[in-house]
Amino acid sequence: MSLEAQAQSQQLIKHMNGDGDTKLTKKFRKIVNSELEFIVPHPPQTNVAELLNPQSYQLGSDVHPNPTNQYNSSMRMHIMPNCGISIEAESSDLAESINKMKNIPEGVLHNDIESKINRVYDANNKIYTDLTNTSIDTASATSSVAAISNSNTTDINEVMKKSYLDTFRNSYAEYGSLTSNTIKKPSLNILQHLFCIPTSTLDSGMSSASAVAEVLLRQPNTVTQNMQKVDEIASNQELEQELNRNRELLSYVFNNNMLSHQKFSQHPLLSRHFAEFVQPKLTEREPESESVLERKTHMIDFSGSKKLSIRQEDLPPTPSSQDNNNNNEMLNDVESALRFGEDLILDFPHLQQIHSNRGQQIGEPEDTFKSNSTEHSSKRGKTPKDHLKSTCNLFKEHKILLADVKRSLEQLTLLSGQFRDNVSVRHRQDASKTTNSSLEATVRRQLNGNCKKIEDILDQIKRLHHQWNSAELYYLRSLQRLGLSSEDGAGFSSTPTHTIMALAAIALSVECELKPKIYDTQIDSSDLKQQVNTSESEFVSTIEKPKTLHDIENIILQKASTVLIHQGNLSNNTLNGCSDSDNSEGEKSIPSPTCIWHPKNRDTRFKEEDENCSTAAEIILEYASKTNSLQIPDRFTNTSAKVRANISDSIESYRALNMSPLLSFKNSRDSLAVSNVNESGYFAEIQFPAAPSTPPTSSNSSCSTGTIHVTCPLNNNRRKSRYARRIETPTTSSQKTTLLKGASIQEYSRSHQTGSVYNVIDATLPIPSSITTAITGATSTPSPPIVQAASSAIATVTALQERALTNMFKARLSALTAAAGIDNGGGGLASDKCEGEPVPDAPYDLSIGTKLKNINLDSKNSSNTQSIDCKDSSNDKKKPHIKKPLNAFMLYMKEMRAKVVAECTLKESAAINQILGRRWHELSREEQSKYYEKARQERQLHMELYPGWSARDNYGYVSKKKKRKKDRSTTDSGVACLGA
DNA sequence: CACCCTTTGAAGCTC
DNA sequence: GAGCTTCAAAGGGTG
Repeated sequence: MSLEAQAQSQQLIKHMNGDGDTKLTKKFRKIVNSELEFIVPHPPQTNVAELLNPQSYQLGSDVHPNPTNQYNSSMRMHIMPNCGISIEAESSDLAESINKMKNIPEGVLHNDIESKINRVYDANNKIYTDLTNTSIDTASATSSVAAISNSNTTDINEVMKKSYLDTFRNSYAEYGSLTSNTIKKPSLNILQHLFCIPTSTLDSGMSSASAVAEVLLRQPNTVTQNMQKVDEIASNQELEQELNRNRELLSYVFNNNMLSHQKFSQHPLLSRHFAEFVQPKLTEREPESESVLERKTHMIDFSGSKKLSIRQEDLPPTPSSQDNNNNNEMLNDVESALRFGEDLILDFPHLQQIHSNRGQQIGEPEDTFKSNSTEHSSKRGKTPKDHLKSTCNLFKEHKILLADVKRSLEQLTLLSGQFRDNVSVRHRQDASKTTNSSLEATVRRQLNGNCKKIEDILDQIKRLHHQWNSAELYYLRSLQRLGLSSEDGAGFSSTPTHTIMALAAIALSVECELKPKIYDTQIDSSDLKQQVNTSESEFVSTIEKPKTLHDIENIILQKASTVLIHQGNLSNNTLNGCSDSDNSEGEKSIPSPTCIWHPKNRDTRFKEEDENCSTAAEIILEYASKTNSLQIPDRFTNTSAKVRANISDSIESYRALNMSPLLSFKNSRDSLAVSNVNESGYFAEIQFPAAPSTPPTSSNSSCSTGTIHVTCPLNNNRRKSRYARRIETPTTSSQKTTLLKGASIQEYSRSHQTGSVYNVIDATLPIPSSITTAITGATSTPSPPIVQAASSAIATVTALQERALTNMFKARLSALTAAAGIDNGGGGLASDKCEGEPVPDAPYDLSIGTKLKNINLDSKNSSNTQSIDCKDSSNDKKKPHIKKPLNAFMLYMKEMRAKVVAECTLKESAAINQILGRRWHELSREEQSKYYEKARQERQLHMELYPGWSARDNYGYVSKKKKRKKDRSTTDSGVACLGA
């Protein structure tokens, strides 16, 4: 880069920085600030009230306002093994200080922090419990999601409870009980006997040293003697129990707890939050006291009375918009999957209660994470009764909770450091005394260990916070992609879709935090868990350290496939009325089928992209909703008699569909609905009528055949995927794809050569005659062995998996189209819609070919699609024309052309394009970036849809005349470029 | 009927 | 890596 260019670039950067201090910049700065705020510890505070009352955290003063007076600090610190640190106000009177000690742990600190943790913990548990208890549908949905993520042994609660509550309970709380119990007996001050804290010490300059510190620095034999004294004094059983506790405590104090430290530090850092979130029974839960449970039950109050805000009938009727229909259909799928009666499965009023309580309790503690919770706080501040009704608020609540815990831990760190300083000073003061040196070394070691542990916990909390941030991001992105209502709106009301999206987001965020870990081999009694564990172990052996999001996707897919086998069996058991088949084959343990999403099967260029997190989330969503489609009987009851009548006629078709994984890829969404109907037999054995010779409907808005009535009820308004039709790629391109991709693509490509597959499709799906004609041309081709040998289990799993992929594509495409605001009118072709009747089974629109032209079938040549078919059949090796994805400007033109035409009354495209080109340059960077982002998504989607496609494939497609033109205007092109 | 025109951007190709 | 070429959408115009 030349100096001039550098100067220009610097100027540009400066310019960008100058006028670009817009929302984005501010947002970025906000994020940075929040991150800094998180990292940078809070200023030390010494006031007990400040420490114990988060409300006064920000009022904290310096620990050592007067360096020379640090021993006159107004607090006491008790550091116990395993991070147990208690604080009490300084007093010359021991009893008073003990009273304070008694109050501190039980009254404030412990309850405050533990209740916060338990709050979230129980809220999650409650959510899952409700989900599982409400209905089979929801249970299957959630268990699906749960099982997917169950095997990842990350657990926020695990971390919190083990790392935080354990320490406080085992050491600090134990110590608190000791002191409290002691104080209950005025005639006997066990503490005094045990610790023999000289009041003179308190009166003298050693005011900052705590009672425990005194004990720690005392000779063990002294304490033992005191213990014996206490034993002698103890006369009743109650006291005996206390003394036993005391002994334990003392042994706790004096034993070298490095071992426990080690164990603690090796405690799995990764949270298993989501697993416990949805399946608490499968994870360990600490025995909790009745008081705690009672508190939880009071805190958690699921009313479950919230009505669905988005209902089928409430969905905006958009008959002209295929994309919207697609969105709605998918939305309906997810929603219906979670629909239980008229109640929402997940409700947040309990959180609201918690929220308001907490707000009253601690006021405005969100001094940290301000950027994350500013909105939240302001909302709360404005309307104290504002309900915590959105998932985003749940995320924020978690983050705020983590912030609080973090703050407390930072306090402990500071206090620990302060105590260490005190110990050091005391050590110097008592240098002449040699008796305490070893003990002090032990104490210092423990303190260091405590500090390390606190740091570990802080690190965990940071990561957890990051996880929740990620979850929130994924959640919002998923909402956006599915076109769901944002939670920002005033009229927002949570829906089951939001719930499952939140689950998926959390799962994904946890997945993203996966780290290599030694998985314990303990196997739960639950079969599901067992299965998951086995699959997990297998997985771990292959992939040790999933890093990329592609790996995460792979993980999810693998787990999901394994889980779905199991769940398919379960579903068969529960749906005996519907399924008359044996699932012997389905129970076979099979390797998870290859998938084009597998990193190994993907083009190398994909590996550089980290933007696929949403796809993983969508996979989870799909699998979650998938399992719900198994409840066919319920669906039947809701369908019309006509529909029911058609079901029996088409059940064979569905069985056939279910048999072939390759077919299921095309129609996976539907085959899933009958995935539990595992019939032995191959689709090849089923003869279906030839494709109906319906007139070509030219594209996405083509009419549905009569079978649509069958497909619709079975899937509860789910549509047939026309993705199959679009993806129809001939052998030539498949060869290239095979080379590039892998086994999955090979299978996929082979499927396109299998005529029988298309036969099945013809029987069940409305397929344009253009395609079906081409398909029938290959009908005589024998089915590949892989298809015939495919077991029903493989078919099921593959169908499920690929169905998820298909739906994922659809969702993304729909979201893209919706986001791009692409007019879907597509001329008068929308009128081709089925006979005025809304077509629930209408094909899914792909944004890249949404309009009038199919991606694979150029409309320019398709005035009569039969001609295309003839062409295709005549020239088997001719590739279908897969068009290039639109770039940003093309997207802009597409969107703005009509407007310009209306304004200028011009019709000449060249002139319109000139105007659009000028306007494009007049756009701000933000506006342009919007289109760039859309274009990027288009390209990404295009790559996913056509992995082997290259722009080079289209070279020369337009015409050979282009070459002539090129020869003619080799010089002109340069001029044109310059002109541009 | 096939191509041109006209725009910008992405990707591929050539050197 | 720079420069060039092709193609993506659009629809009236042109030969």
